[in-house]
Amino acid sequence: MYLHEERLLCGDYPLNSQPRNYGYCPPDWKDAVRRGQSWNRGGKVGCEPELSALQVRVSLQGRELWEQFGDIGTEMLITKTGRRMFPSCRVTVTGLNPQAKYVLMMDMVSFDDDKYKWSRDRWEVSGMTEPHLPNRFFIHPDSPSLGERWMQYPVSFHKLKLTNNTLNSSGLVVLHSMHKYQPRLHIVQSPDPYNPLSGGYLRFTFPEAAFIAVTAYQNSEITKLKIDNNPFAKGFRDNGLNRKRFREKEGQSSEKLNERQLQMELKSSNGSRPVESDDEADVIVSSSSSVDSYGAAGSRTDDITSLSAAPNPLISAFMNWGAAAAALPCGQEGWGVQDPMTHNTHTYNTLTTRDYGSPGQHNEARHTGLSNVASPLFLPHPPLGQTHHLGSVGFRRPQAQSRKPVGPHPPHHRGGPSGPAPELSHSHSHSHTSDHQPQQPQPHQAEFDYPLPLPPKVSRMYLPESALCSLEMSPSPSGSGNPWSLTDMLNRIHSREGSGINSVSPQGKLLQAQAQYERPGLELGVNRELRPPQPNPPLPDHEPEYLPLHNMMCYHQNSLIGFAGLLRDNHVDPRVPSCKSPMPDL
DNA sequence: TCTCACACCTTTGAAGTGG
DNA sequence: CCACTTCAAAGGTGTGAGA
Repeated sequence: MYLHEERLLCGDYPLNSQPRNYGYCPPDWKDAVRRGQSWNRGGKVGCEPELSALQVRVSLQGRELWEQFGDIGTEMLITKTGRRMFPSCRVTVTGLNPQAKYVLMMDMVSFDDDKYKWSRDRWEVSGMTEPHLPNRFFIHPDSPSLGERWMQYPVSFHKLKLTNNTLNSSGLVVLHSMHKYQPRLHIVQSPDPYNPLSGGYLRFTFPEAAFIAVTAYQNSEITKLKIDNNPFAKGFRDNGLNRKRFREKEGQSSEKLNERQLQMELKSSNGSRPVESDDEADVIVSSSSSVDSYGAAGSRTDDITSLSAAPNPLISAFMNWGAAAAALPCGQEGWGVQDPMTHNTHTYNTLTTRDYGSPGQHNEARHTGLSNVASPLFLPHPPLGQTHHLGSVGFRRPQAQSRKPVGPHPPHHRGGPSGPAPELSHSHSHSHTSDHQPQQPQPHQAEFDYPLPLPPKVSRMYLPESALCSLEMSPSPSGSGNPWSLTDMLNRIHSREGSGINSVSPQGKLLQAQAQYERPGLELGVNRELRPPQPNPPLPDHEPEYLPLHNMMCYHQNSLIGFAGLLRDNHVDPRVPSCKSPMPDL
C-alpha cells in the first residue's frame, strides 16, 4: 500500500471543505488506519479479509479508444473549474462477492518523475516533477453498492473532474500541468457486522490510460481525436463548417473573394488578364483556416474531407446508440472490432439496425444484440498479491534529464511489448511470454469483453457513457442530485448495519505491484528505454498495511466535524458515535 | 503556459398533450 | 395513469484572443 506518499501529501493541505462527492485523505489518517486496524486485529489475528481472498478482476473499457489516444500521446485538459476526462475511465469488475458492499474510488498517480513540455510535434522531458499534490479520491457516486451491482454493469468514472487549482474546494482531482498521470482504481469492501471477514482493499492501476495533464491541448491530433469521439465536441466536427465562427470567417473570406473576383472581372473587362496572385491563395487558406486546427498535423484539406465522408466507426458508435449498445458488451471498444468471420467492421452496425431499430425495444433488442456479439467470460486469475497492471502506456522514455524527444505511445499489444489488454485475461500469465508474438485483437477472447447488460436507462447519444450512468442514477439521499457524499455513504452503510459495527475487523491486503519491467515484452524493441512507472515505491513487505475503509471514513468524518482530537485520544475507536449514527449532511 | 468568454452541442427534467 | 413530445436550463466541449 502506498500510504507513504498519501500521508505526506495530505498533511500539507487543508481538508476538502466539500467532501460531498469525493474522498479525502486527512493528514494522519494513516495513523488512524493503523491504530484502528491494530484495534480491530486484536480478536482476529490471522484471518484474511474476504476481499483479498476473492479473485477480483478489473478491466478497462474502451480500450480501442484508449489505444488510439495512447498511440498519439493522451492529453487531458485540466481547468480551474475542473474538466472531465475523455476518454473517461470505465471498468468492468468481476469476482466480487455479490452480496457484499463495496466502495469504488479512483485517483490519479504520477506516472513518472518527469515534467514534460511540448516541443513542436512531440513531448519532451523538461525537468523534474513538481511536488506531489494531495490525493483526492473520486468516490464513485454509486458507492457503496453490492458487488452484484458493480459487476452488473461497467462502472464509469466519467464524472471525475481534473483541475490544476490546488485551492479548489469542490472535490476535484488536482493535477499538475505538463505532468503525466495514470488512473488508479480502489475497491474497498464495506465492513459488514455479520461477516467478521469482511473488509479489504484492492487497488488497480491503468498505465494504458496514462495521460499528460495540460491546460491547453498541445497535439492537434489529440484535439482531432477528441472532437471525433466526444459527443460534446460535436460542434467542432465536420471541419467546423457548422460553426458560426467559421461561417462568419468564411463569409468574410467569401466577401473578400467575391470582391477580388469582382475586381478581377472588372480588370478583365478592361482588357487585363486575371492573375492568380498569392493574395488569392491567401484567401483560400483563410477560408479553410479552421480546417487546419481540426486536421492532424500535416494533414491536408482533402484528408479532412475524406474524414468527413467516411465516418469514424467510433463516432458511429457514439452517435448510434444501438451500435454502441452492440459494442458495449465488448467493452465498448467493440466499435472498431472486426467481425471475426467477415472482417467487416459494419457488422455491428448491421446488427444494430436489425436489433435496435426501435427505441421502444431497448431492453429486448439489446439483449438480442448482446447475445449475438457477447463473448464468453474467461478471465483467468492472476496471482494475488500483485497489483493488476492492466497494461502500459508506451511513452518512449528518453534518458533521464536529457531532452530527447518523447514519442507517442507505441501501439499496445500489437507487437506491443507493453500490451495492456492481455494482462487481465489468461494472457496475464503468458501474454508476455517469450515468443513476443504480436497479439491481434481477439474479439472472442473475453479479456475485458464479456457480456454485460445495459442499464435500464440509456441515453440517446451518449450511450457508451450513459449506459454506465445508470450506475449513478440513484439519487443521493441528500436530494442534492450530487453523487453520494461520504456522509450519505456512511448513513447508508450504517442504516443497514445497525449495531454491531464494532465487531467488524475490516482489513485489507495490498496487491503488490507487479513491476512492468518484469514482463519479458518490455525488454524488447522501442520500449527498451521505457522505465516502468514507479510513482509510489511500495513499503517494505514486512510492514503490511491495511486500509479499512470504515476507519478512513470515520476519521474523515470526525475530522470534518471536529472530532479529530477525540479520535486520536481514543485511538480511532470505530465506535465513535459519529460513525455509527446517521450524520448530518455536510 | 494559462485564463477566460464564447459558440456549439448534449443531457436532463419539467411541462404540456393525447390516448 | 401512462407514454410521448416539446422546451428550456444546465453543463460539457474546443476555440481563440489576450495576459
